Amino acid sequence: MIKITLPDGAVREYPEGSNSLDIARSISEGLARKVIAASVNGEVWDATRPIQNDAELRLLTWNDTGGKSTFWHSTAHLMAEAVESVFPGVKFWVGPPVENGFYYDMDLGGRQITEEDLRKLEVKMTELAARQSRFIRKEVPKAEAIHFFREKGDEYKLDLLEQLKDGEITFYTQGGFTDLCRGPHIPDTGYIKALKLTNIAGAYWKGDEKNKQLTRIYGVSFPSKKELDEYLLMLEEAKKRDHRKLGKEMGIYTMDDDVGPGLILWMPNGTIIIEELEKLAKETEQAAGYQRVVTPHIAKENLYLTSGHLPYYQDSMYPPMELEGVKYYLKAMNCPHHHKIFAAEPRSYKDLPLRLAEYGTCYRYEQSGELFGLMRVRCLHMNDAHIYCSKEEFAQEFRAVNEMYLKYFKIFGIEKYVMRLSLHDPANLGKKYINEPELWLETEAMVRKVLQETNTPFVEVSGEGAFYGPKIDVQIWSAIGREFTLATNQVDFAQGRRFKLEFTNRDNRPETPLIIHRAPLGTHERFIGFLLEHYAGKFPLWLAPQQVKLLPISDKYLGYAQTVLESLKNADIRAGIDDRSEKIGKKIRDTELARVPYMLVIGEKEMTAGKVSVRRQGRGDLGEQDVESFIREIKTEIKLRS
RNA sequence: GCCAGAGUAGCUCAGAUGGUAGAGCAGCUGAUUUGUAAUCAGCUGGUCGGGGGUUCGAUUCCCUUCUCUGGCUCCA
Repeated sequence: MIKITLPDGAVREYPEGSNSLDIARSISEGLARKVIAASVNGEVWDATRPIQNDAELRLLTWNDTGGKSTFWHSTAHLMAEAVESVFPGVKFWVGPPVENGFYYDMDLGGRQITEEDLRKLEVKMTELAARQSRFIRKEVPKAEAIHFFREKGDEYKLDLLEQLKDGEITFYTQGGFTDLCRGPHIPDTGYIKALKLTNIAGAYWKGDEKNKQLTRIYGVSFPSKKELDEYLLMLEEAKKRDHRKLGKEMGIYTMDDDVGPGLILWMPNGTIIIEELEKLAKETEQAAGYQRVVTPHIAKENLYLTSGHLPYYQDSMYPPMELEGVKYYLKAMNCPHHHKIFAAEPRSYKDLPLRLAEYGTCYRYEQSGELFGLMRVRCLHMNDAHIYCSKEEFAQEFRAVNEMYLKYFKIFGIEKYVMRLSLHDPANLGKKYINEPELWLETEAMVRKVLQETNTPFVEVSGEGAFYGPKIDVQIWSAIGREFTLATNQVDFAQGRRFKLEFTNRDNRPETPLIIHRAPLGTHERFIGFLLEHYAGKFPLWLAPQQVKLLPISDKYLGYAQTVLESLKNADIRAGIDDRSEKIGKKIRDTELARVPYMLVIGEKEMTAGKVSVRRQGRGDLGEQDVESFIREIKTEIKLRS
C-alpha cells in the first residue's frame, strides 16, 4: 500500500500502482469525470499513470492551469493525428499548449494549407476524438526512439532527440499517432468535446529567422460546446474594445496610405487626450524636479556613431538623408540630443541629479509586419526624460522613477501589469549589446537591489535589455491579448562615457554620470491605444474629448442652452450642443453611444428654474441641478482626475 | 522582412458562374418641436485599394503593387 496525501492534508492508503483516476473515483464519481491530469509531488502527471510510492496528490481539472494546458497539449496531438491522416508525410516539430489554446509546428513539404483545410481538419479531429482513443505513455530507449523517427524520416524530431538522454525519453500514442513527448496527457481523446482551429501562420524553426519557416496551426479546445461558445463570445467582446475600432469610431486618430504605414494622424479628439496627458506629465515632472527641453527631430550621422545607435540600432532607424555630403538621421531616441544638452555646460556634482524631460518625437523603422494600430508605429511621441546622476544617487533616483510609475498607474486604474527586469544576453555581447560584461552585471545588480528593497514584484528576463543597459519594463496586454511594453525605466552605463559626459565631483575630479532613461507614460501612441482599450472608450472626465453635451428638448430652448454653454466654456469645460431637431430620446441615445460623460437635458422646466437636468453616461438621470453647482462639481472631478 | 488572409459608400455588410453595383446606419434637405437609449419622407454618395494583362467587355479571371489583419522574427 502507498500513502497519498491530498491537498486538505488527509492521508489515504491505496494499492501500489493506483493511478490518480482510481483515487479520484474512490472520492467521488463526479470528481473522477472532471479529472484530466494530476499534480504528483508537484509534477504534472497523466491521470492514468500508476503511482508507485507515497505521494502528495492534487487532482487537476479544467479549472486548473495545469489541467487546461494538459487538455490543450493533448488536443495538439489530436490535431497532429488528423493532419497526418489528411497530409501523409508531414513532419512535426513541436506542439505545445499556449495561453489560449495550442499550436503545432509542422513541415508540410511545400504544400499549402488553406482555411478550408482547417475546417476539414476540425471534422477529422472531432471524428477521432469521438473514438475515445487512450493516450498511452511508453518509456523508450534513445536508440529505439532514433530508429522510429529515422524510419519516419522526421529530421525535426531527430533534432529534438539529440538533446535528450537515454532514460528520459517517452512516447505517447493515441489512435494511430505516436509522438515524442514528455507529456502529460488527458486519459483519452473523448474528453475533447469542442474545438476550433483558429489560424494558420508561418513560424521560423527554433524561432530563428535564418531558419526554414514551418507551418503553424493554432487552435483551441474545450470540454464542452458551451465553453467554446463562451470563448467565442469573449473574443467578440474583446473586438469591441479593440483600440483600432474605438479610435476610428471616436475620431481619435486615422492613418492614410499617402502619408505612410505606421504614421499616425491625430484627429482633434485624440489631440485633446494628448494635451491632457502632457499636462499631467508636466505637472508631475515639475514637482519631481525635472526641467523641460526641446530638441530637433534629426541629427548628423556622427551623433549616432557616438551614441552607439548606428552599430547597435541601425536596423530600426530610417535610412539617412544626405545634404552637402553629410548624412542626417531621423532620431529613433531622444537620448543623444539630451546628452548634448548635458555636455553644453560644465557640470558640478551640485547640479546633479540633472533631469531633462521632453515629449520627444522619434521615428523608428519598424518592420512592416510588426505595425499594429496605435500600439506599434513608426512615428512616436515619447514621455521621455534622462536623469544624470552619480553612482551614489542612482538608487534613490531609480526608486523615485518607479514611484512615479505607480502614481500614474493609480490615476489610470492600471492594475493588470507585470514589471519585468530586462537583462542582457551574454551570447549577444558586442552584437546586440555593448560589450562591457562587468558593467552589465554591476548595473543589473543595482536595479535588482532597488526592486527588492522596494518590495516590487518582478520577473527577470534575459535578452530584453536596451543596447546600453538593463531596464525595467512594464508589460501590459491589448484587448486581443497581445503583450506590449507600456513604460520603461532604463539604466545606461555606456553612453555617458561614449559622449565623454563629466561632472566635477566633491574631490574636484571629473566623473562620468550614470544615466537613467525613463518613460513612465510610454509613448502617446501606445499609451492612448492602451487607454482606449482599458476604458473601452469611456474615458474619465478629465480625458474625455467632449465632457458635456447639452441636449435641448426642442429648438425653443436653444437660446437658454447657449447661455449654459457659454458658462461651461468660460469654466474651460469641453462642451457642445446637440441642436438637431431630433427627439430627446434620440439625442440621448446618440450621446450615450458617443461616450460623452455628462448630458444636460434642457427644457421648459430647466429654463424657467435656471437649472439643468444632469445625466451621467452609463448611469442615467441624476436629477436637476443649478448650472453653477454643476460646474463646480465637475471642475473638481476634472481637477482630481478621478 | 517571412508565412497566411483580407481590401465593395464615412461605418457595418450584401452581391454578380465576366455584361460597369445594393441595404441599414451616418450625411444633406424638408416636415415635425418633441421630457431621458432610434419621428417620418426625399436625396446625395462608389472609376468595387492602385497599376498592368487576358477579353468585344474586368469590380469579377491572371500578374504585380500598396495598405490592413492573424502569426513568426523584432520591439516603446
